[in-house]
Amino acid sequence: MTAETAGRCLCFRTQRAARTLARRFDAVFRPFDLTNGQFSLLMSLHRPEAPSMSDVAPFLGMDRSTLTAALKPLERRGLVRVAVDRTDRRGRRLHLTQAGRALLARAFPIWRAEHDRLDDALRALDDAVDPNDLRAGLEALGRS
Amino acid sequence: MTAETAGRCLCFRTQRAARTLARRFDAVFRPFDLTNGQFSLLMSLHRPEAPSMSDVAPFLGMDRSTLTAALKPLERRGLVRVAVDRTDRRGRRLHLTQAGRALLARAFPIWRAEHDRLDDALRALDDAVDPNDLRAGLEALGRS
DNA sequence: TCGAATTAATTTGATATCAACTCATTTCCA
DNA sequence: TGGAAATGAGTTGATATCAAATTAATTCGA
Repeated sequence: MTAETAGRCLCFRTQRAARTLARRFDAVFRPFDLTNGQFSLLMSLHRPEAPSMSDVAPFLGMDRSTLTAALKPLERRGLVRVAVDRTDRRGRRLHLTQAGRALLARAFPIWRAEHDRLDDALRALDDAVDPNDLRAGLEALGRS
Repeated sequence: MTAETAGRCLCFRTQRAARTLARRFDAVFRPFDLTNGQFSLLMSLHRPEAPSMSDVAPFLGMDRSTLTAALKPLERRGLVRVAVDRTDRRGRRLHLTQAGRALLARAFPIWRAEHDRLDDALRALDDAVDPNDLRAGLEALGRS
């Protein structure tokens, strides 16, 4: 029972990989006082049009209420501004501030360098993993 | 910048997949009042010898302090017993109780049925994903 | 054998996560 | 046009997660 579950469960393995990667990217973003999740969230707001909660939550694959909470520390730091949508006052527009954009621009090269290392490490394994295949698989899981 | 990050980042995609799968398995385990993570934790204690924190935390890819916290609700419910290790009183042995074993036995078939559905869905995609390849990729990420 | 270094786990404080419930606004239809 | 239904967010309470600091026990070296 245990052998089958631990050996087979994609959920278990995904949670474990998520924790491992989160720690790794949290560490590289620490000089900017950002977590991997905050970096991804800021990135997802970096669009021509300020998106709504309902745009961003599915994009990140998270519950709307999680997004509400995740925005709080970024708002406090002035990286994000949440504004009532003028055309539908139920909605909110999530604006990346200048400070947010600036921080993102500084963090981006760090992200890229670390990700290059990760890709290289996967390709260099005895059982080499193609990062593109893995991306496709994760995409499928994220949609499941 | 945003396109590259969202398109490429394995960390982002893994976190998203982890959230999606967590919701899915949390839902199927809800009748047992278990989360996906609690199921995995209980499973990881189901061994001939009661393991220590230091055995289990790396197996789950989590920090020891996370494990300490995660054990609390399971202890309260009498599914797990944490006992000082007699041979080294710094350490703890994590025992699955009879109640824990019984709950696990009831939840297991539900897990298997749901996972069969997940595997089938991945194989049935236009861009079919081989669950075994994906497992191997996740394993590599979990070790990275 | 005594004290320093190491090891195992816990505590603390912050963020992350979800479901269920609630509040406010808009839509839609009778 | 007035009220019910639907929609978009926020709140609450529980668990999950980590790093940093702390406590307790063991090991190891002089």
